[in-house]
Amino acid sequence: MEIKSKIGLRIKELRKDKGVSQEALALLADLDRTYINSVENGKRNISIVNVEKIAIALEVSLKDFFNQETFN
Amino acid sequence: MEIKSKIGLRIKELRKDKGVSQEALALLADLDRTYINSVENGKRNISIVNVEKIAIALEVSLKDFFNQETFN
DNA sequence: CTTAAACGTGACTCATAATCCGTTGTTTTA
DNA sequence: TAAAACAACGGATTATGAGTCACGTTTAAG
Repeated sequence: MEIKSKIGLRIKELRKDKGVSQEALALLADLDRTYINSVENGKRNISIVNVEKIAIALEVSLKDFFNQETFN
Repeated sequence: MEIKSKIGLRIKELRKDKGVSQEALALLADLDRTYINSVENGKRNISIVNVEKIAIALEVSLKDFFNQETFN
């Protein structure tokens, strides 16, 4: 699977854990609603600054964000 | 420190460990030498696809790449 | 000092990341 | 079954990352 999809699935997973909608996450991360959706669906080559913004919004460190078998 | 600099320092660290020049890394990752340089110096908001390309060239997983105190 | 390899930088074009508007589709729940 | 709420999709526009170049600086070796 390509990295864009892996990132998307990871975000969706952490977002569900936190129990928030895409729109709520977008607000927390100060990003666009439709952008979060397309990232989750593996359609975007997200930059590291936005990965960090989303991780902060999801209350996980980048270390924890990537600490998953998928990223091995 | 901002994430762009953290990424840059991490790449430089791993590159030194591997004992290769910026140019050699650029060839391995199929990227431009000056691009690698500007990433290492924290001047670029690199995308996840290029982080992965560089990690592969450095022979580390993304999990290992981010498995450092800096990213906590 | 001279040479060569490696590193650093500013400026530029082009592709695409990201936003903003709305619409459609799919769950969820009253 | 209707109506909220959420998720997916599309087109148009703006912002910015990718990629490259010419040139300058540093470093190490002879």
